[in-house]
Amino acid sequence: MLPNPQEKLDPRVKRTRNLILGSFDSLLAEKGFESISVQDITDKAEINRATFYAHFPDKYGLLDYFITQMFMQEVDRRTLNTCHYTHDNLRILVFAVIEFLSNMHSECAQPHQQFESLIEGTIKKQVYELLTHWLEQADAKISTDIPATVATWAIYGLASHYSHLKKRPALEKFVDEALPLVAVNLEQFA
Amino acid sequence: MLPNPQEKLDPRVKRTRNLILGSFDSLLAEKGFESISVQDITDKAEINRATFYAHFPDKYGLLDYFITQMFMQEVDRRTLNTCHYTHDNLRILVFAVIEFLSNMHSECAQPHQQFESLIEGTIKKQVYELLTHWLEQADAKISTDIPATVATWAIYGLASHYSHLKKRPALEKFVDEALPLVAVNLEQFA
DNA sequence: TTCTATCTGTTGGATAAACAACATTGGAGC
DNA sequence: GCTCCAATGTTGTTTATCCAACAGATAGAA
Repeated sequence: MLPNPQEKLDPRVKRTRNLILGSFDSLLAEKGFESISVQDITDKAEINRATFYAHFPDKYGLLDYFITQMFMQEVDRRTLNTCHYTHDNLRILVFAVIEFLSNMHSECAQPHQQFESLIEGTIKKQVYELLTHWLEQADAKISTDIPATVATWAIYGLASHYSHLKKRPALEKFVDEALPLVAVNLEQFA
Repeated sequence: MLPNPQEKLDPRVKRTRNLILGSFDSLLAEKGFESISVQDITDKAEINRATFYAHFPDKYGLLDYFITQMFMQEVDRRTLNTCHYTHDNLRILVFAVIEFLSNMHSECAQPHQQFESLIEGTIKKQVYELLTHWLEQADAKISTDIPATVATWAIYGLASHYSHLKKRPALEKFVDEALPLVAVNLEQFA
């Protein structure tokens, strides 16, 4: 499924991307995404500004890549990328999304509305692809796109809701209560 | 005096050298210098082997550069590079050399005889140049090379002796006892 | 001995990154 | 309105690094 992140890639490219990602990561910890310039990123990364544009169209392209990498890392860590649909895996996925969003909120200096809607699309795309991948392994009769879409939006909605709560309940309890509402549409693939 | 280490240097060169130094440093912590190959260094640094040879003639050249950089860092940290000859500065210099050698012995996995004689030349060259720089500021009548040579060898000898002691006495005490023997030949420059 | 293995130091050609420009945009202050 | 300043994208050229290949050296096993 995953296109083997950076196996036989030119070491110069690996280096440059990692420098950009590291710089971007630490900048996000100190100020809001909107106030970060490409200059800031390349200065801190100690690379030439023109090199940045050889890798990303602009800082929004970088953000997309950054979120994708971070989330894929989470998914890998929980070995969700090489499995199929089960109730447990769905539960783990929900945990992953919630914790990912919560971490973003605690680690980023100024998570404004615009920033959040930018990462929303990126995360949902990843979740949708993962779910579709799972559901297609179980050869049910019906198509997978409708159930995957519903589940994706539901999961992201839960994660967004949870990460914005002033008084967050225990994560376990929250998931136990919410998970059945997500799972009900996917039972046929279990 | 110092040629401004890496100010307006091509960032690629800076990066590569730092990668090599870092790789070499961590390799020295796990095995002896003789058993470290250029392959090992470039593998861990994730650079091409040919690139290594664009920077250093061989691993001995790297060792020389490595020791020079480490020692210069020590000298800078104690701001010895921008001052002149005083009894106190001499004392600080002796401390620096002793601590540097002692650290090398504790951080390197297998500090064999051959390895030590390789770094000896490098360190002594640095000490000699620093002393000469100091002595030439005081315009004494006699030439500086003889006193500087004697002091250099004496200082290094003391450091080597101390770092090999099974039961090392307190550093302060050791220096207090030995320093006068070094300083006696330099009094005229104070 | 011969056959493999690995490391060395070097080369030529391909490619990524650096650099110094440039025109354009957009905001801040007057 | 205007000016100034800083950031954006882009381009052409130069330079550092990559990569695959090479011959020679060394060491160990068959």
